[in-house]
Amino acid sequence: MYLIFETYMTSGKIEKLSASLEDYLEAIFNLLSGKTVARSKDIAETLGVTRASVTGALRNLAQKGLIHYKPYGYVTLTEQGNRLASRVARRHAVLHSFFSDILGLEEGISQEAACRAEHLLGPEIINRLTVFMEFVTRPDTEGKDVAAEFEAFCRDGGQDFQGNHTSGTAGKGYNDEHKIKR
Amino acid sequence: MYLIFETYMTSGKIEKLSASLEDYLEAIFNLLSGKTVARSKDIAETLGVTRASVTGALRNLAQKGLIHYKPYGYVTLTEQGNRLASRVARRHAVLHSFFSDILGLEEGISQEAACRAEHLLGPEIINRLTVFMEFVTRPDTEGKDVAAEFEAFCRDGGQDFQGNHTSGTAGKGYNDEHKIKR
DNA sequence: TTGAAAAGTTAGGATTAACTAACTATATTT
DNA sequence: AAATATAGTTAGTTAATCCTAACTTTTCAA
Repeated sequence: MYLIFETYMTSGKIEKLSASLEDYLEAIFNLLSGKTVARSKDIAETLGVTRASVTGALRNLAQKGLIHYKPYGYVTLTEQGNRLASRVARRHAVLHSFFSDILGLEEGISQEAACRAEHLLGPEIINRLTVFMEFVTRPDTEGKDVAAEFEAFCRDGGQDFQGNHTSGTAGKGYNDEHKIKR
Repeated sequence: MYLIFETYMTSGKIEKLSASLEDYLEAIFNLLSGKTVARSKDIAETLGVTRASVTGALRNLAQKGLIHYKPYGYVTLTEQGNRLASRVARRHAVLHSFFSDILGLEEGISQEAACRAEHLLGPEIINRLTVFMEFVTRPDTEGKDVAAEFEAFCRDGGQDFQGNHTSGTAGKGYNDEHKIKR
Protein backbone atom coordinates (compact mmCIF):
# COMPACT_ATOMS: atom_id res chain seq x y z
CA MET A 1 0.00 0.00 0.00
CA TYR A 2 2.13 2.83 -1.20
CA LEU A 3 0.36 5.71 -2.90
CA ILE A 4 -0.12 8.77 -0.79
CA PHE A 5 -1.67 12.09 -1.55
CA GLU A 6 0.12 14.93 0.08
CA THR A 7 3.11 15.92 -1.93
CA TYR A 8 6.25 17.90 -1.42
CA MET A 9 8.77 19.38 -3.79
CA THR A 10 12.42 18.47 -3.95
CA SER A 11 14.50 20.28 -6.51
CA GLY A 12 11.42 21.06 -8.54
CA LYS A 13 10.06 17.53 -8.52
CA ILE A 14 6.83 16.51 -6.86
CA GLU A 15 7.34 13.63 -4.47
CA LYS A 16 5.06 11.55 -2.30
CA LEU A 17 5.64 10.05 1.08
CA SER A 18 4.78 6.48 2.03
CA ALA A 19 2.14 5.97 4.70
CA SER A 20 4.84 4.84 7.04
CA LEU A 21 6.96 7.95 6.58
CA GLU A 22 3.89 10.12 6.96
CA ASP A 23 3.34 8.46 10.31
CA TYR A 24 6.85 9.28 11.40
CA LEU A 25 6.53 12.85 10.23
CA GLU A 26 3.22 13.30 11.99
CA ALA A 27 4.59 11.80 15.19
CA ILE A 28 7.49 14.23 15.12
CA PHE A 29 5.10 17.08 14.45
CA ASN A 30 2.92 16.14 17.40
CA LEU A 31 5.85 15.66 19.74
CA LEU A 32 7.34 18.99 18.74
CA SER A 33 4.08 20.83 19.34
CA GLY A 34 4.19 19.54 22.89
CA LYS A 35 7.62 18.99 24.27
CA THR A 36 9.86 21.11 22.05
CA VAL A 37 12.15 18.18 21.22
CA ALA A 38 11.35 14.92 19.46
CA ARG A 39 13.41 12.07 20.79
CA SER A 40 13.90 8.83 18.94
CA LYS A 41 12.58 6.87 21.89
CA ASP A 42 9.36 8.90 22.02
CA ILE A 43 8.78 8.51 18.31
CA ALA A 44 9.30 4.79 18.70
CA GLU A 45 6.80 4.62 21.55
CA THR A 46 4.26 6.73 19.75
CA LEU A 47 4.32 4.53 16.70
CA GLY A 48 4.89 1.22 18.42
CA VAL A 49 8.11 0.40 16.60
CA THR A 50 11.64 -0.20 17.80
CA ARG A 51 14.20 2.57 18.13
CA ALA A 52 16.17 0.98 15.31
CA SER A 53 13.25 1.45 12.95
CA VAL A 54 13.03 5.09 13.91
CA THR A 55 16.67 5.67 13.04
CA GLY A 56 16.06 4.30 9.58
CA ALA A 57 13.01 6.45 9.03
CA LEU A 58 14.79 9.57 10.29
CA ARG A 59 17.61 9.05 7.87
CA ASN A 60 15.06 8.65 5.14
CA LEU A 61 13.13 11.79 6.06
CA ALA A 62 16.33 13.78 6.40
CA GLN A 63 17.50 12.64 3.01
CA LYS A 64 14.18 13.87 1.61
CA GLY A 65 14.76 17.25 3.20
CA LEU A 66 11.81 17.05 5.57
CA ILE A 67 13.65 17.00 8.89
CA HIS A 68 16.91 18.21 10.31
CA TYR A 69 18.70 15.17 11.60
CA LYS A 70 22.18 14.41 12.80
CA PRO A 71 23.00 11.17 14.60
CA TYR A 72 22.61 11.66 18.35
CA GLY A 73 21.19 15.12 17.78
CA TYR A 74 17.72 16.54 18.14
CA VAL A 75 15.19 16.17 15.38
CA THR A 76 13.40 19.21 14.01
CA LEU A 77 11.20 19.76 11.00
CA THR A 78 12.33 21.71 7.99
CA GLU A 79 9.91 24.25 6.59
CA GLN A 80 8.91 21.69 3.97
CA GLY A 81 8.51 19.01 6.58
CA ASN A 82 6.42 21.22 8.78
CA ARG A 83 4.13 22.14 5.93
CA LEU A 84 3.62 18.53 4.97
CA ALA A 85 3.16 17.38 8.55
CA SER A 86 0.53 20.05 9.15
CA ARG A 87 -1.49 18.79 6.25
CA VAL A 88 -1.26 15.22 7.47
CA ALA A 89 -2.28 16.32 10.93
CA ARG A 90 -5.24 18.20 9.49
CA ARG A 91 -6.41 15.08 7.68
CA HIS A 92 -6.13 13.20 10.92
CA ALA A 93 -8.10 15.81 12.82
CA VAL A 94 -10.91 15.90 10.28
CA LEU A 95 -11.29 12.16 10.18
CA HIS A 96 -11.09 11.81 13.91
CA SER A 97 -13.72 14.45 14.36
CA PHE A 98 -16.02 12.74 11.90
CA PHE A 99 -15.68 9.37 13.57
CA SER A 100 -15.95 10.79 17.02
CA ASP A 101 -18.32 13.75 16.79
CA ILE A 102 -20.58 12.69 13.94
CA LEU A 103 -20.60 8.94 14.14
CA GLY A 104 -20.22 9.07 17.90
CA LEU A 105 -17.66 6.34 18.10
CA GLU A 106 -15.47 5.94 21.12
CA GLU A 107 -12.20 7.78 21.38
CA GLY A 108 -9.82 4.90 20.88
CA ILE A 109 -11.57 3.57 17.82
CA SER A 110 -11.86 7.00 16.26
CA GLN A 111 -8.23 7.69 16.89
CA GLU A 112 -7.02 4.45 15.43
CA ALA A 113 -9.23 4.68 12.37
CA ALA A 114 -8.09 8.24 11.75
CA CYS A 115 -4.47 7.11 11.96
CA ARG A 116 -5.09 4.50 9.33
CA ALA A 117 -7.37 6.37 6.99
CA GLU A 118 -5.43 9.61 6.96
CA HIS A 119 -2.88 8.11 4.60
CA LEU A 120 -5.34 6.73 2.13
CA LEU A 121 -8.01 9.30 1.50
CA GLY A 122 -7.21 11.93 -1.08
CA PRO A 123 -7.81 15.65 -0.87
CA GLU A 124 -11.19 15.41 -2.60
CA ILE A 125 -12.52 13.20 0.17
CA ILE A 126 -10.90 15.12 2.98
CA ASN A 127 -12.07 18.47 1.65
CA ARG A 128 -15.58 17.30 1.03
CA LEU A 129 -15.75 15.66 4.41
CA THR A 130 -14.62 18.89 5.98
CA VAL A 131 -17.43 20.76 4.29
CA PHE A 132 -19.87 18.02 5.22
CA MET A 133 -18.97 18.47 8.84
CA GLU A 134 -19.40 22.21 8.59
CA PHE A 135 -22.78 21.52 7.05
CA VAL A 136 -23.79 19.10 9.73
CA THR A 137 -22.69 21.27 12.62
CA ARG A 138 -23.81 24.62 11.20
CA PRO A 139 -25.78 26.59 13.79
CA ASP A 140 -28.47 28.12 11.55
CA THR A 141 -30.43 24.91 11.24
CA GLU A 142 -33.47 25.80 13.38
CA GLY A 143 -32.66 23.63 16.34
CA LYS A 144 -31.55 20.66 14.31
CA ASP A 145 -28.40 18.80 15.28
CA VAL A 146 -27.52 15.89 13.06
CA ALA A 147 -25.13 14.32 15.53
CA ALA A 148 -27.68 14.48 18.33
CA GLU A 149 -30.47 13.25 16.10
CA PHE A 150 -28.30 10.41 14.96
CA GLU A 151 -27.54 9.51 18.52
CA ALA A 152 -31.27 9.39 19.24
CA PHE A 153 -31.80 7.37 16.09
CA CYS A 154 -29.23 4.87 17.29
CA ARG A 155 -30.78 4.64 20.74
CA ASP A 156 -34.34 4.32 19.54
CA GLY A 157 -33.54 1.92 16.77
CA GLY A 158 -31.98 -0.33 19.38
CA GLN A 159 -28.81 -0.57 17.30
CA ASP A 160 -26.31 -2.76 19.07
CA PHE A 161 -23.20 -0.76 19.48
CA GLN A 162 -21.36 1.05 22.15
CA GLY A 163 -20.67 4.64 21.15
CA ASN A 164 -19.74 7.54 23.38
CA HIS A 165 -22.38 9.86 22.04
CA THR A 166 -23.75 10.49 25.51
CA SER A 167 -20.45 11.69 26.89
CA GLY A 168 -19.86 15.32 26.08
CA THR A 169 -16.25 14.93 24.92
CA ALA A 170 -16.57 16.57 21.55
CA GLY A 171 -13.17 16.03 20.00
CA LYS A 172 -9.97 18.10 20.22
CA GLY A 173 -6.83 17.42 22.14
CA TYR A 174 -5.93 14.09 20.67
CA ASN A 175 -2.70 12.27 21.09
CA ASP A 176 -1.34 9.27 19.25
CA GLU A 177 -1.51 6.72 22.01
CA HIS A 178 -3.75 4.62 19.82
CA LYS A 179 -1.48 4.44 16.85
CA ILE A 180 -1.69 0.93 15.60
CA LYS A 181 1.11 -1.50 16.02
CA ARG A 182 2.04 -3.54 13.05
CA MET B 1 0.39 -1.61 6.74
CA TYR B 2 -0.69 -5.05 7.76
CA LEU B 3 -3.53 -5.29 10.25
CA ILE B 4 -6.88 -6.13 8.81
CA PHE B 5 -10.21 -6.62 10.44
CA GLU B 6 -12.20 -9.33 8.83
CA THR B 7 -11.11 -12.67 10.15
CA TYR B 8 -11.43 -16.26 9.12
CA MET B 9 -10.86 -19.51 10.94
CA THR B 10 -8.33 -22.15 9.99
CA SER B 11 -8.16 -25.19 12.18
CA GLY B 12 -9.76 -23.32 15.04
CA LYS B 13 -7.44 -20.34 14.86
CA ILE B 14 -8.58 -16.83 13.97
CA GLU B 15 -6.55 -15.42 11.11
CA LYS B 16 -6.46 -12.11 9.32
CA LEU B 17 -5.79 -11.32 5.72
CA SER B 18 -3.45 -8.61 4.49
CA ALA B 19 -4.99 -5.73 2.57
CA SER B 20 -3.39 -7.08 -0.55
CA LEU B 21 -4.87 -10.55 -0.20
CA GLU B 22 -8.26 -9.03 0.59
CA ASP B 23 -8.00 -7.21 -2.71
CA TYR B 24 -7.33 -10.44 -4.55
CA LEU B 25 -10.17 -12.19 -2.80
CA GLU B 26 -12.57 -9.37 -3.56
CA ALA B 27 -11.53 -9.29 -7.18
CA ILE B 28 -12.17 -13.01 -7.50
CA PHE B 29 -15.53 -12.56 -5.81
CA ASN B 30 -16.54 -9.80 -8.20
CA LEU B 31 -15.38 -11.69 -11.26
CA LEU B 32 -17.21 -14.81 -10.18
CA SER B 33 -20.45 -12.93 -9.63
CA GLY B 34 -20.25 -11.81 -13.23
CA LYS B 35 -18.54 -14.22 -15.52
CA THR B 36 -18.65 -17.53 -13.66
CA VAL B 37 -14.90 -18.08 -13.91
CA ALA B 38 -12.10 -15.97 -12.52
CA ARG B 39 -9.07 -16.03 -14.74
CA SER B 40 -5.62 -15.04 -13.64
CA LYS B 41 -5.39 -12.49 -16.38
CA ASP B 42 -8.64 -10.81 -15.36
CA ILE B 43 -7.61 -10.67 -11.75
CA ALA B 44 -4.34 -9.10 -12.81
CA GLU B 45 -6.14 -6.51 -14.91
CA THR B 46 -8.64 -5.73 -12.20
CA LEU B 47 -5.94 -5.09 -9.65
CA GLY B 48 -3.36 -3.61 -11.95
CA VAL B 49 -0.66 -6.15 -11.17
CA THR B 50 1.19 -8.64 -13.35
CA ARG B 51 -0.03 -12.19 -13.90
CA ALA B 52 2.97 -13.44 -11.99
CA SER B 53 1.87 -11.55 -8.92
CA VAL B 54 -1.57 -13.10 -9.20
CA THR B 55 -0.14 -16.60 -9.23
CA GLY B 56 1.69 -15.88 -6.00
CA ALA B 57 -1.41 -14.51 -4.35
CA LEU B 58 -3.54 -17.43 -5.52
CA ARG B 59 -1.10 -19.89 -4.02
CA ASN B 60 -1.25 -17.94 -0.82
CA LEU B 61 -5.04 -17.82 -0.71
CA ALA B 62 -5.29 -21.51 -1.56
CA GLN B 63 -2.89 -22.39 1.19
CA LYS B 64 -5.10 -20.43 3.58
CA GLY B 65 -8.10 -22.42 2.44
CA LEU B 66 -9.96 -19.50 0.92
CA ILE B 67 -9.94 -20.54 -2.72
CA HIS B 68 -9.80 -23.72 -4.77
CA TYR B 69 -6.74 -23.45 -6.92
CA LYS B 70 -4.77 -25.80 -9.08
CA PRO B 71 -2.15 -24.55 -11.53
CA TYR B 72 -3.75 -23.97 -14.93
CA GLY B 73 -7.18 -24.63 -13.46
CA TYR B 74 -10.10 -22.37 -12.70
CA VAL B 75 -10.25 -20.46 -9.46
CA THR B 76 -13.29 -20.74 -7.22
CA LEU B 77 -13.97 -19.61 -3.69
CA THR B 78 -14.28 -22.01 -0.80
CA GLU B 79 -17.19 -21.49 1.55
CA GLN B 80 -14.81 -19.71 3.91
CA GLY B 81 -13.45 -17.58 1.11
CA ASN B 82 -16.87 -16.66 -0.11
CA ARG B 83 -17.97 -15.62 3.35
CA LEU B 84 -14.91 -13.46 3.84
CA ALA B 85 -15.11 -11.96 0.37
CA SER B 86 -18.75 -11.01 0.88
CA ARG B 87 -17.88 -9.11 3.98
CA VAL B 88 -15.08 -7.27 2.23
CA ALA B 89 -17.42 -6.43 -0.64
CA ARG B 90 -20.01 -5.15 1.81
CA ARG B 91 -17.46 -2.83 3.37
CA HIS B 92 -16.61 -1.60 -0.08
CA ALA B 93 -20.25 -0.99 -0.96
CA VAL B 94 -20.96 0.92 2.24
CA LEU B 95 -17.96 3.16 1.84
CA HIS B 96 -18.58 3.76 -1.80
CA SER B 97 -22.16 4.69 -1.11
CA PHE B 98 -21.13 7.11 1.59
CA PHE B 99 -18.59 8.84 -0.60
CA SER B 100 -20.85 8.88 -3.60
CA ASP B 101 -24.39 9.29 -2.28
CA ILE B 102 -23.79 11.30 0.88
CA LEU B 103 -20.68 13.30 0.12
CA GLY B 104 -21.65 13.51 -3.54
CA LEU B 105 -18.18 12.78 -4.84
CA GLU B 106 -17.66 11.61 -8.35
CA GLU B 107 -17.72 7.95 -9.21
CA GLY B 108 -14.04 7.37 -9.82
CA ILE B 109 -12.91 9.06 -6.65
CA SER B 110 -15.54 7.28 -4.56
CA GLN B 111 -14.59 3.95 -6.01
CA GLU B 112 -10.90 4.41 -5.46
CA ALA B 113 -11.30 5.67 -1.92
CA ALA B 114 -13.60 2.76 -1.10
CA CYS B 115 -10.99 0.34 -2.43
CA ARG B 116 -8.38 1.81 -0.18
CA ALA B 117 -10.39 2.39 2.94
CA GLU B 118 -12.20 -0.93 2.96
CA HIS B 119 -9.11 -2.66 4.27
CA LEU B 120 -8.44 -0.26 7.04
CA LEU B 121 -11.65 0.58 8.79
CA GLY B 122 -12.79 -1.85 11.42
CA PRO B 123 -16.26 -3.25 11.96
CA GLU B 124 -17.18 -0.56 14.48
CA ILE B 125 -16.70 2.13 11.88
CA ILE B 126 -18.31 0.21 9.05
CA ASN B 127 -21.31 -0.76 11.15
CA ARG B 128 -21.82 2.72 12.50
CA LEU B 129 -21.42 4.24 9.10
CA THR B 130 -24.03 1.84 7.79
CA VAL B 131 -26.47 2.99 10.44
CA PHE B 132 -25.57 6.59 9.78
CA MET B 133 -26.50 6.17 6.17
CA GLU B 134 -29.78 4.56 7.11
CA PHE B 135 -30.36 7.52 9.39
CA VAL B 136 -29.51 10.05 6.74
CA THR B 137 -31.61 8.44 4.04
CA ARG B 138 -34.59 7.41 6.21
CA PRO B 139 -37.85 8.40 4.60
CA ASP B 140 -39.76 9.50 7.72
CA THR B 141 -37.90 12.77 8.00
CA GLU B 142 -40.66 15.21 7.01
CA GLY B 143 -39.33 16.18 3.62
CA LYS B 144 -35.72 16.45 4.73
CA ASP B 145 -32.95 14.92 2.69
CA VAL B 146 -29.49 15.35 4.11
CA ALA B 147 -27.72 14.55 0.87
CA ALA B 148 -29.81 17.03 -1.10
CA GLU B 149 -29.49 19.66 1.60
CA PHE B 150 -25.77 19.13 1.65
CA GLU B 151 -25.62 19.53 -2.08
CA ALA B 152 -27.46 22.85 -1.78
CA PHE B 153 -25.17 23.85 1.05
CA CYS B 154 -22.17 23.17 -1.16
CA ARG B 155 -23.64 25.12 -4.06
CA ASP B 156 -24.75 28.12 -2.02
CA GLY B 157 -21.61 28.26 0.04
CA GLY B 158 -19.68 28.49 -3.20
CA GLN B 159 -17.45 25.62 -2.09
CA ASP B 160 -14.90 24.92 -4.74
CA PHE B 161 -15.24 21.33 -5.68
CA GLN B 162 -16.58 19.27 -8.45
CA GLY B 163 -19.04 16.69 -7.17
CA ASN B 164 -21.63 14.72 -9.04
CA HIS B 165 -24.46 15.53 -6.70
CA THR B 166 -26.58 16.89 -9.49
CA SER B 167 -26.36 13.70 -11.50
CA GLY B 168 -28.89 11.15 -10.35
CA THR B 169 -26.52 8.18 -10.25
CA ALA B 170 -27.24 7.04 -6.75
CA GLY B 171 -24.83 4.19 -6.23
CA LYS B 172 -25.15 0.47 -6.93
CA GLY B 173 -23.61 -1.56 -9.70
CA TYR B 174 -19.99 -0.81 -9.06
CA ASN B 175 -17.04 -2.52 -10.60
CA ASP B 176 -13.38 -2.34 -9.71
CA GLU B 177 -12.10 -0.49 -12.72
CA HIS B 178 -10.74 2.18 -10.42
CA LYS B 179 -8.71 -0.10 -8.24
CA ILE B 180 -5.53 1.72 -7.58
CA LYS B 181 -2.25 0.70 -9.06
CA ARG B 182 0.72 0.59 -6.76
C1' DT C 1 34.79 12.41 37.31
C1' DT C 2 33.80 8.07 36.30
C1' DG C 3 30.83 4.40 35.43
C1' DA C 4 26.24 2.56 34.83
C1' DA C 5 21.83 3.43 32.65
C1' DA C 6 19.43 5.33 28.93
C1' DA C 7 19.24 6.65 24.30
C1' DG C 8 20.68 6.05 19.71
C1' DT C 9 22.90 3.50 15.93
C1' DT C 10 24.56 -0.29 13.03
C1' DA C 11 24.47 -4.66 10.87
C1' DG C 12 22.07 -8.46 9.46
C1' DG C 13 17.82 -10.86 8.64
C1' DA C 14 12.72 -11.71 7.88
C1' DT C 15 8.35 -10.62 5.58
C1' DT C 16 5.25 -8.90 2.15
C1' DA C 17 4.41 -7.85 -2.25
C1' DA C 18 5.61 -6.23 -6.30
C1' DC C 19 8.40 -6.76 -10.85
C1' DT C 20 10.86 -8.93 -15.26
C1' DA C 21 12.15 -12.60 -18.12
C1' DA C 22 11.89 -16.99 -19.49
C1' DC C 23 9.38 -21.11 -19.63
C1' DT C 24 5.13 -24.27 -19.90
C1' DA C 25 0.43 -25.31 -20.77
C1' DT C 26 -3.85 -24.52 -23.05
C1' DA C 27 -6.67 -22.76 -26.83
C1' DT C 28 -7.38 -21.32 -31.35
C1' DT C 29 -6.86 -21.11 -36.11
C1' DT C 30 -5.93 -22.70 -40.39
C1' DA D 1 -2.80 -31.86 -36.42
C1' DA D 2 0.68 -28.39 -36.35
C1' DA D 3 1.63 -23.65 -35.63
C1' DT D 4 0.78 -19.79 -33.17
C1' DA D 5 -1.29 -16.95 -29.84
C1' DT D 6 -2.88 -16.53 -25.22
C1' DA D 7 -2.77 -17.64 -20.49
C1' DG D 8 -0.40 -19.19 -16.53
C1' DT D 9 3.80 -20.37 -13.91
C1' DT D 10 8.51 -20.27 -12.11
C1' DA D 11 12.71 -18.30 -10.68
C1' DG D 12 15.14 -14.58 -9.39
C1' DT D 13 15.24 -9.57 -8.05
C1' DT D 14 13.94 -5.31 -5.81
C1' DA D 15 12.04 -2.30 -2.38
C1' DA D 16 9.87 -0.96 1.86
C1' DT D 17 9.45 -1.94 6.59
C1' DC D 18 10.00 -4.07 10.30
C1' DC D 19 12.76 -6.84 13.72
C1' DT D 20 16.81 -8.49 17.09
C1' DA D 21 21.24 -8.19 18.93
C1' DA D 22 25.24 -5.93 19.58
C1' DC D 23 27.62 -1.74 19.74
C1' DT D 24 28.37 3.46 20.58
C1' DT D 25 27.25 7.82 22.47
C1' DT D 26 25.23 10.69 25.83
C1' DT D 27 23.36 11.64 30.30
C1' DC D 28 23.22 11.58 35.08
C1' DA D 29 24.17 10.28 39.74
C1' DA D 30 27.23 8.79 43.37
